[in-house]
Amino acid sequence: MDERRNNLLKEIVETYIKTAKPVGSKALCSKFNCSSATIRNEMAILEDLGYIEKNHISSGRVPSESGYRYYVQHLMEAEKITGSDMLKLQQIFANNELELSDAITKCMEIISDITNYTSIVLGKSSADNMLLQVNVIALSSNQVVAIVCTDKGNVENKVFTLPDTINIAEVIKTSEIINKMLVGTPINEVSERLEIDVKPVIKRQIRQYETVYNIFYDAFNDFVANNSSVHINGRTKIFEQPEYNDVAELKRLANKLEDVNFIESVAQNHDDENEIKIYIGEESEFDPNVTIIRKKYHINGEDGTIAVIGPKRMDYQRIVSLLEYVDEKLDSRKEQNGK
Amino acid sequence: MDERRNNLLKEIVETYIKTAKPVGSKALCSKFNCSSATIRNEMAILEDLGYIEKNHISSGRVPSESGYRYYVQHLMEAEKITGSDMLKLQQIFANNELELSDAITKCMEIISDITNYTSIVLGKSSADNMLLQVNVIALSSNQVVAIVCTDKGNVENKVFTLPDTINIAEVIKTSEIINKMLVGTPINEVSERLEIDVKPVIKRQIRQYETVYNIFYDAFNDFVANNSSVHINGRTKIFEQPEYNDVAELKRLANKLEDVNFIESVAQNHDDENEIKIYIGEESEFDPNVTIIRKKYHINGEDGTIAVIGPKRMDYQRIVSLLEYVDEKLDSRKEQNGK
DNA sequence: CTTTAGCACTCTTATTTTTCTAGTGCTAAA
DNA sequence: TTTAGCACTAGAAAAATAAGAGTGCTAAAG
Repeated sequence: MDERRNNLLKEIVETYIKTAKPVGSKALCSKFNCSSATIRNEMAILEDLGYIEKNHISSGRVPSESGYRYYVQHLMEAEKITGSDMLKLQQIFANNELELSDAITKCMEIISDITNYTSIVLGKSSADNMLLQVNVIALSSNQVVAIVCTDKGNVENKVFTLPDTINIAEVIKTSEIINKMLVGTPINEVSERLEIDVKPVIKRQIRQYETVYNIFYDAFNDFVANNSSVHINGRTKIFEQPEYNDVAELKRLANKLEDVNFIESVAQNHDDENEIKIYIGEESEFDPNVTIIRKKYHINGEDGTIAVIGPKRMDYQRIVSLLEYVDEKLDSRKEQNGK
Repeated sequence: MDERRNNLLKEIVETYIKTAKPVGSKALCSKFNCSSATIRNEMAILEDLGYIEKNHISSGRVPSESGYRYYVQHLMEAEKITGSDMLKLQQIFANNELELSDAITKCMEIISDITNYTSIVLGKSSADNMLLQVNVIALSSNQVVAIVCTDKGNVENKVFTLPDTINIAEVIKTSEIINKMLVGTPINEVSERLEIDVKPVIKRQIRQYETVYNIFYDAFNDFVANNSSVHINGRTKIFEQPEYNDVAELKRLANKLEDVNFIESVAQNHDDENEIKIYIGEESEFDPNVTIIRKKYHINGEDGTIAVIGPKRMDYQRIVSLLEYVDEKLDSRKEQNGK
């Protein structure tokens, strides 16, 4: 890959990103001061190398997945974000008034807004949280709300209707026992410990211990099941991209974007990498026709992920620099906050 | 409207609901034992009355909005739900193990599933809730989580990072003051009372009272802003309806279905009616091409709404009977629970 | 007065045909 | 190695054609 060939591929990718139309040889002559025939010769080579493809025998060229791959790894230039993009994000951090977690959410909303892609904030997963406190508050003679709080500040609550045979005082007493015995237990082991350690204890002290036990068992299970914060912004923004001008494609993607669990599992960081990662097409494991760009963030001792889902033909440079900017800002805020 | 004409309209509406294709005169001859010409004569009258319309001069007939209206008010027969639909819903109530609120959610998920419409559960709005308790739990030396709980069991929490100048003890003390002074205050008046009543008090007792005040002010504001439980099930189910075989239409609806606040405001019951209400097309105030059917429910002293969004050509009979069934089941469970 | 057979007419949809164009690959000369 | 030239291709858009479903109207029959 000599320099001209690199430049040619770069030009093809970037033109296609801008126009969404296959790129022909004539359009590139002027940029390279040569004839279309020369470009065609080079293109034929790029095609042999697998970096670009044709839709049909006489069409212009479109980057292939490995073309995009090569582009983001070797050709794309790092760039600071531009004026108007920066301005919008700056405002969020302007007077330090938002909690960091809120600032992140806001940033990703804006990124989705200005780019017409879908953005994701995968908040603090509670997987490695520990139980900090469980509170029971009486609402009425036969209703209580159980509130579970972990050491990282994840909170879930659940309302229970008590049968007549159960006394609220007994429920509260049980919560105190749990607080004494299980504080510091990893949250996903709590159910187990509840059964093994706590159940025998309350059996001796509480009349209808089975029912009371079930309340807390349910509350903790609900916690584990529900406590994941996924924010998906601009789910329909991505539909404005010209590749989705097709009913079947649209429905397919809409369905996938509805499945929060699927999105969560895909966007989740499974490795320890801290840089921005780009998953193109098949690599995304979400859908062969999208690219996912994501970055881990780290606040208040917990990991999270921010990510953008767009077409494979997405503006890689812009997204990368936007995510980098957000990350920088978070870092500088963390330092200000002392910690 | 003599009987035959009524029956004809009923037949047209129901056929169109089933097939999604304009209904022609020939198709109806056999049902009415007469010639297509006779049907055409009657159809012309129904069209004059505004109950059916043609897409173009030589097309079959399609019910108009007032046709559907007339159908649901005068022609639709009340019907119990059928075997397989019933079976699926019955399982939810089978062994009384779910809290009522969870049972409702589950029911609406299933209804969306079996009907291919979108369903909504508008949970307990906290509008008329009163403050029951605010808890502050320390997470670390400079982080707390504030948990707000109302008398109806609505709970929200927010994590705050404290500046070095603030002592957690002061935050907790403030929460105690708030609990003493504001318990029983309607939740949307709490911010105001906090400013007028509480601020002067903590001003005397807390050093950096402004910052501490802001924490609680934010927490309560967040509560009012975030605390509404809207469950939307099968957002993309409705896309399977043949009316959405069109990119523009699909995008339009997808966008509307993303706007949770809009859906909430539309589905909300603004009147005291307790029966099932049907809003056809324009009446829905959501989108001219959908029908919304909704029913108020009432558990644990709070109102909620369940609703189904489908095309105007939706299976009115089936949805009405499904919602009625859910309502019945809820009623019978409430009785069992004593209250 | 109501029903119906018959027929001309209308509009939609699908299919085929035609035309246009952007783009290619290849050859041969510069 | 580059380029001009040319034959060729696939698609997209426009135009033409054909088929079908359905209507309204008229006039006769019940």
